[in-house]
Amino acid sequence: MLAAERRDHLLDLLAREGKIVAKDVAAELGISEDSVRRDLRELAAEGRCQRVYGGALPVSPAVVDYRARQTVAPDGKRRVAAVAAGLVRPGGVVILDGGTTALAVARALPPELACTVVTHSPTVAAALLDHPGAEVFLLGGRVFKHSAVACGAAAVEAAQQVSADLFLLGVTGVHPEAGLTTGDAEEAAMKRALAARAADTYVLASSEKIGTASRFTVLPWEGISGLITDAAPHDPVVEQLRARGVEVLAAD
Amino acid sequence: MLAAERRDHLLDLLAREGKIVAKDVAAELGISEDSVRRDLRELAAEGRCQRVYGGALPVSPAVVDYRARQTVAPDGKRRVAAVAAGLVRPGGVVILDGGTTALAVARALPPELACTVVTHSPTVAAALLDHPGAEVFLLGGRVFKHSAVACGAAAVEAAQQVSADLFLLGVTGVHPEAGLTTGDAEEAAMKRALAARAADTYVLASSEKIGTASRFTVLPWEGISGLITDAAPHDPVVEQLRARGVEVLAAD
DNA sequence: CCTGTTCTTGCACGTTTCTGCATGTATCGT
DNA sequence: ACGATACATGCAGAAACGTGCAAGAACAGG
Repeated sequence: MLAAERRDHLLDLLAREGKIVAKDVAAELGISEDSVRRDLRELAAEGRCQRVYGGALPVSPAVVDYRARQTVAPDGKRRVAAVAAGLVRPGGVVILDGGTTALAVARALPPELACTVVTHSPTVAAALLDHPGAEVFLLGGRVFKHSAVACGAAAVEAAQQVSADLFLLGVTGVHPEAGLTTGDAEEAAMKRALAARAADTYVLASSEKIGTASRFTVLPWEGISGLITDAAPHDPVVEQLRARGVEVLAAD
Repeated sequence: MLAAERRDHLLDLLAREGKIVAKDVAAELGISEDSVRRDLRELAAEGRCQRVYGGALPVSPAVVDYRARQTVAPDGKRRVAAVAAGLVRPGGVVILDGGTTALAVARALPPELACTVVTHSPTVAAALLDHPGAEVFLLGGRVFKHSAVACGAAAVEAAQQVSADLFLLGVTGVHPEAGLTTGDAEEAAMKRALAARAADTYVLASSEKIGTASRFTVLPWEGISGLITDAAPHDPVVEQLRARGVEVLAAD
């Protein structure tokens, strides 16, 4: 990870969570606390954050922008996205889920790759507009705002009309017992419908999803072909998944 | 590999992965790090990337935001959009076409207005994601990139399933004899299908469209309820339209 | 075809920057 | 007040950087 990139990451973190704990960030990024402190010191000198004991706070106290516009996805998601994009064969048909990781996949698709992308996410579709090679097929339906995808009966029905080689599935939780989960029932149903239309389903599981679970189950482990993650290869949760017969593709 | 080709590759990499690590690229392309650094230095000098220790990052978010602000519609379109947004009644159902003017309408909708927006444009749908009141229904289908809307048989079929109070139609040409025209046959057909599903159809006709014509006719004058334009009220073309019985809503 | 010029590329060298560790100091919670 | 934690500073090794230089390719003109 580049030093300047790390600095951006810190600011982003500050905007999204309203605070930075030096120790936590150091552990998360796998660097020494000294480096984090040095970065924070610099940012504070530039007036971009307020240095406090143990970490840093935003310079303007109350303003926490939860919907901080992440123009570029964090490093882990990008690595997962790059591996996922590599699964798309020239001339192939891929169903792309919604969510930030799926958006990163759309951006990671090589520009010259000629393929068909089916998606129920207007955001993903919009991101692919300037992709010269990709043919985009949009699945319509009622748009659920919190996840920015088309769901509901109409969307499921539209999904029945397509067949694909590959489905790149985004979830909010990946847990050995709870399985693949997401926060909305309609969304889960939509994901199931999409998985049923693809020969292979791979899960986009950036490390922050690993070991967590949400309210609604999407698919059982048998329903997927594999999982792409940037978590450590010998992460206990990942080991458990592998023991359950899940093919794990490492993204590093 | 040609030098210019390499430069493109770097920009492409930057767009896809959000960062460039000089060392990695040098290894990947089988050239020295010096050459990569030289390229990056040039690109940075042209303002196409931001040079940092170890590689490069995309131009700073501030610049990106600036560009986004530049994409804000010109004044004329905004005035047309404001009038169009005023036609949407609380609780009403409006079909929003694609294109920049329609996008301006989406942005001009009062945040608290509760209404249903039906659209075949992923861009418009994405713009409405942070609109608290609007219920968004997306029409799916093959996405035509040059106009960024879903078209084709599937989209027309999806359109048959909805009914609306109002259709805000975007066109590329408004001409007394040629009528309402656009540059693509599929697109024209889609617009006709949408018009057939709405009680009223109003044309978004910012002044630069007035008096011009494109290849394919969308609708005859009898097919629309009115036209919204920021052109001078006594513009000869506007007068001609009024003489043909078209209701003209002035935007100023 | 030959020659001089220009551009590109890789290498060598000295310089700058980054990073982690060690040391001593400051701050916090109890 | 005391232990624990966080901090600043200095230092050293590693990595990245810029510059100058020379070899080679591409090119234009004779």
